[in-house]
Order: sequence, then C-alpha cells, then structure tokens
Amino acid sequence: MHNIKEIRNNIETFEKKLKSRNSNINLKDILKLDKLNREIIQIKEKLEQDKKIISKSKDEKNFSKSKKLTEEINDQIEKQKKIIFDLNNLMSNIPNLPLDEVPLGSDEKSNKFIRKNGSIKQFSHKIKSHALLGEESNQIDFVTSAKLSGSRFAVLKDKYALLERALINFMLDLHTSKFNYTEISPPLIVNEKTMFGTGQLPKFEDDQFEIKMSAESERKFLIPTAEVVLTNLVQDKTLEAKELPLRFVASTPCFRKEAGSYGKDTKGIMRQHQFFKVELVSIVDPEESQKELERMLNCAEEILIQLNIPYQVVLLSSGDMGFSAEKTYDIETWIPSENKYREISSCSSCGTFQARRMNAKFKKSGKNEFVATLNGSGLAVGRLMVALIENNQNKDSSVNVPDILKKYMNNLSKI
RNA sequence: GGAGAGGUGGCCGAGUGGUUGAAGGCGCACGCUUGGAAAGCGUGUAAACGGGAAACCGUUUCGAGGGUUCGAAUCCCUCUCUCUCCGCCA
Repeated sequence: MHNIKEIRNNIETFEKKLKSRNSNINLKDILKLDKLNREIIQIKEKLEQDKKIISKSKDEKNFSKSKKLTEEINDQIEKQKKIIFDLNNLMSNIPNLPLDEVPLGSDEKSNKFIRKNGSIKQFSHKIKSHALLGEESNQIDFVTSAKLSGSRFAVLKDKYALLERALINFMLDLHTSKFNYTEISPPLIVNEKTMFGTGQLPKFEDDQFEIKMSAESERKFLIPTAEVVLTNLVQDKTLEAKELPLRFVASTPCFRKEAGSYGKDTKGIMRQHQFFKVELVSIVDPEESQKELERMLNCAEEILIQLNIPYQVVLLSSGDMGFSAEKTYDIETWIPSENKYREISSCSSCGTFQARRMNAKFKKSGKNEFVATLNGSGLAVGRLMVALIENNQNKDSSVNVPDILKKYMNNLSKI
C-alpha cells in the first residue's frame, strides 16, 4: 500500500513506474477521489466542531440546532463513504514501485543475469525427468494422488518421502545455526486481514484456497506461502529499534490454485497445488533493506552450493516481479530434463509496502516509522527435489545422495 | 455442542452518560544523583487524518458496525475475536 500523500506529490514518478509494472490503475481517478474526500473532511470537521461546542456548553437552547448539525454531518458521511470505498479499492490494487536499479520490461525477457554457479554435469545415458525416475523406482505415484485428490498432487513414497523430510531438516538447520534465523511453526490457515497484509488480497483472491469454518465466521484461507504468516508476525506492532532485524524461517506446506497455469508443467511435481517450502522473512530498518536482500539471497544460494546443484541468479524486471516487491532476485537451478534453468527461489525486498498494509512500525529516534519487510524461499522443497533427483540420476533410475545430506538420510548414498 | 467472562494507549490496567485522549503502573526519552552502574527523584512520552511555510490549530480513534442522546469508552442492538468451565476429541 502506498501513501496517498506520496502519490499526490510525485504523480509523474508513480505513473512512470506503475506503467513499467503493467498496472492499469488510473492515478488521475485516485487524485480526484482524494480531492473530493479532503473537501468533505473540511466541511465535516467544521460541522463537528460547532456541534462539540454546543454539547460542551450544555445550553438547552441550542440542542435543536445541534440535532440539525447531526443530520448535516450524516449527509456528509454518506457522501464520503462511497468515495472512501472507491479510493481504498483503487489504492489496495496498486503494486509496489520498482527500485531504480530494477530493469524495466514487461516480462521475464527483460530479466538481468547476475551470476552463475556450479558446473552442469554431462550424462552418458539418456536423461530422464524426475517424474519418470520417480515412477520407475516406484517412489512417486501420480495415479493414486489423482484418484485421491485430482491433478497437481503427488504421493511420495519410501526414500523420496525421506528425501523431502531430509531436505527440510537440512535447510532449517542451516538457516537457524549458520544464518541466525529464528525457527517458527506457524498456523497454515489465516484470516482475510493477514492475507491483505502481505498483498495476497484483494487482487489475487482467485489464486487462494478459501476454506469454510461456518457460514457466519470470518473468511479463512490456506496460506500460499509462509511469507504470509512470518511477515504478519509483526502485524499491528510497534517494535523497538533494537529488536531489529528480526529473521524468521519456517517450513510449511503451501497451497495454490495455480489458476491460469493450465497446461503448464503438467508432468511431475514442478507445479503442485500443495508443496513444502522453507521460507525466510526479515523485518528490518528500511535503511538496511538492500543489504538484507543480498544477505538473504546468499543464505538461499548456500543451500545449492552445499548440495552441489548448478544454478544462476537473475534480477527480475519490473514487469516480472510480484505485487508487493520493489526488487526481486530469482535463483534458478539447472533442470537436465528441460535443458534449462528453472526458478527455485524468489528473494524480494518489499520496502515499507507490506508494513503499511499490516501497520507494522518501529521506534526510530523517537518517531514511529514503518519497518521494511523481505521474503525469500530458502528453498522450495518440491523443486529442490526435482533439481536434486535429476542432477544426480543414474542410468538405472537410482539417485545419488549428496554427501552433506547423508546424515539426514540414514547414511544412504543412493535412493 | 452447553454455560460464563472479557476485548481500553508500546505493554499492563482503572474507568457505567458531560474538560476522559482517557487515572495508576511498566516501558521509553531527557535531567538530577553516582567514581561508574543500579536504585531513587524530577520532567516528558498515543496515533491517524485535514488545514498551515512554520509555530500551531482542528477532527477522529477505548474489537467492528449500527442505534439512543444536545452529549457515549460508559446505555441498547448486531457481528467478531479471545479466555475459563463442562462435554467431545488429536
């Protein structure tokens, strides 16, 4: 959420930057509503002041006049309600502005390559996809998952199930012990306010799984990422400056409808309605946000370095970033069966955009200021399994276990 | 599912119709004190919005929404959330 005053004072910047984000919000409409609103505020305040004076005087002669003032005030309030509703609606659908160093462009074609790590292994046998490897070793069962739940689900079995658990534990251990993140085990179901706070609502309602408690209770949603809960841990709080930075890590299932991705990644576990992800979130002084973003990116990269999986880092273009982000790095791992790099992590700096929506502040030299929030996958577990399985495959459809992971896998060297 | 109790400032907690934006405490800031610290003492300390170059002025806000009243944290209605006991249950 942006500050309306900022928009008022920097209309050109906003228009230019929003265009680069493929946003079709008309700022002129917003300014018009804002102006109307402020006019009403002034009229209303004058009336309220008069009314207050009468009520304080306790002078019965003026009581009837006060009653009339109430009616006039109510008229203004009615007029204002509609304006504020429209204004809020527009405001909450404006994406964050990209920072200056973000490449301009409408999609991923404009993303900027940052760096590469690891060497791509040459296989002497025909490369198999993780789906085929899993099915041939009888450790992924898509037939059963389709029967139980439908498409975009999977049943992992035996050592593949163990691998999933091992990767989660390995990542959590690394982030907590080496990088000083605090582990959280959060709720997976959140209310509408929390979803609004990080930007999933109102614009992306179609991507979310909503669940019914009872007909009357407030709306509840399955989290699409732990970012939602970890970031909202500071919702409505005013923190002390010395409490920052806060760094949280959690492994949670994530639930996404994947609406609009029909026909994309239909084979295998690349794109599921439900998947595990280890998520990193930082709450920092806005001045520290860019340093923190680099740090977070390094934390995520470290997983791939230790697992010896080749990857590259790209800086997303303005049009390819998520709604709440001001700057985003993607980490992409090498996927042999697709012969290309695929996203496994997004690390984003959101500035104060989410903090405004959540009302999360901290005391900085006596004044209350909004915190900055950052989030990043560290890493997506399903996709990490894909990368690990495919990059370590053998001709007989077995998969070699990286050394660092063996202690999490009962010392198995092959699965 | 049955019964009850509650939601007040960064936190805790008074307050049942009229200078209550809200006592008191904690925390925080500054000062005094000290060799230094702690304790103690003193002073200060809500936010949002609008107007203004500024000083400052104004309005709103005691879970949310509606109602009664000249006037509501306080009375009424609806909703919501939290807690306690019983029942059920992982």
